[in-house]
Amino acid sequence: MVRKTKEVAELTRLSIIDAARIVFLARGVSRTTLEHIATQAEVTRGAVYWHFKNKAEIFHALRDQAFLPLIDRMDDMLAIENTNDKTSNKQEDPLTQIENSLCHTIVELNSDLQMRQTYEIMMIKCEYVEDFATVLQEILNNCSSITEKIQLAYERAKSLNLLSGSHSPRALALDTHLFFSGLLHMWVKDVDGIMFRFQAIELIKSHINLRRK
Amino acid sequence: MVRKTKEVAELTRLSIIDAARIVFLARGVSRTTLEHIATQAEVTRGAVYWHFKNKAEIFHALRDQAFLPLIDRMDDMLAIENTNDKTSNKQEDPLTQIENSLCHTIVELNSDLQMRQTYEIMMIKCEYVEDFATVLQEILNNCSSITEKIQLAYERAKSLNLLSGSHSPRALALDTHLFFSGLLHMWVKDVDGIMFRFQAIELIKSHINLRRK
DNA sequence: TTATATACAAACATGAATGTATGTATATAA
DNA sequence: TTATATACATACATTCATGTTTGTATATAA
Repeated sequence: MVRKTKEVAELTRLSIIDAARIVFLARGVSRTTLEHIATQAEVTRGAVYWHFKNKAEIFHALRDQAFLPLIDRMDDMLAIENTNDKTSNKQEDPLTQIENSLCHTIVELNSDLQMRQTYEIMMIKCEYVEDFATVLQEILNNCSSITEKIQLAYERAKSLNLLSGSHSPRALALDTHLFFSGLLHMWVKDVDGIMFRFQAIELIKSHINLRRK
Repeated sequence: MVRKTKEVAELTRLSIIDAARIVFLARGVSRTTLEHIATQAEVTRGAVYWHFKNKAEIFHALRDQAFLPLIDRMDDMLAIENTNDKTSNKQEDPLTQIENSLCHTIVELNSDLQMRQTYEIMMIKCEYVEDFATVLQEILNNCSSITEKIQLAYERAKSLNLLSGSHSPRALALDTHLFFSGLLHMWVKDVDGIMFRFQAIELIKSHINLRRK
């Protein structure tokens, strides 16, 4: 056995996560064994156990890799665009800002196969029990954080008199959040792309247009 | 061993499904063994294998028991209320009809613990691979069927000049469907009920009110 | 230059889980 | 009344997944 240099070892670690994504997607998280992952990564279970304590740890690593960046960026996007920072180069109206942040996520998913696969795993190839249950709570926390950001944007829109009707920013934000949550789920489940994947952007614009004066 | 009469045998069959729901919910579908189910039902695996081919068959039975009636009733509700049948005792406006059919589902979920649990299993305690993958497609089919019914209602609303703005019934229906899909997911995941469960009805009304003239 | 920690592979031990085969008491049909 | 199918329980065989232990070659630090 050839001992690897640190950099090479890190590469095997990443390739194990990569392999996990592929097998999780094909077989579901519960049904994939560490042997499956090892084989896919072209190592032995020894390597897997060296880098990770167990399957749950690989799962969390996979999630952190693809899930968090997207949420963070969405979060940032809404946060930045809600400031009154005049140095920000794009000062679009708040409704367009919400629209862009949602569209941005869809575009990312469209362009990034791995992220798409990870989403699919998290949504329909994983059972949220025991070691995995905590992830759910984290997701919920992210959701309410994002909803609050959206609400702030709607409040700005309201004060700018951009909204049709007299709906509360809170209700609008919850509605948008639920819409987007549903969209992501359908986007993922609709693998053929027939029903939602190809018109997601349209749906977002139409959703926002409902609120415009 | 005492051989049971047909009626008693049917009761054990039902108690096995019941037991499956409880263990599926607690341990996730993949992690529950037929032994778990048998123990919970106070029978042996022999009884389980007598009534069901394998775990997937129990899963499907569970789904059929709680999932289909709800979808069917929702489907019926929208279908009936879209007819111009003057004998129908309640002839509310189409928007209220959509609202009611959504609210109805929520009310059902609130009052029926078992259905709620089954939904939770289907949404976050099950991996849609192999034997279970077909269920996803069925769900998608139901979804597009319901979306079409909603679209018909929106078309009626449009012709009755009840809609604010000039949005297409198709877009409105998709938006409503995604909203409701997201709501159901959040409703299930939000076990504490803090974020969504207690205000689901409000959210539905607010969603529909967005469309009213 | 040597000792040690690293990055694995390979072997081992254990515990499940599954499916099937067999046994059996009894409801039921003939 | 008897034969048979039913509704299970029990026992068995096999496969599989996990975690741990041991071995080992080598990067790296001292």
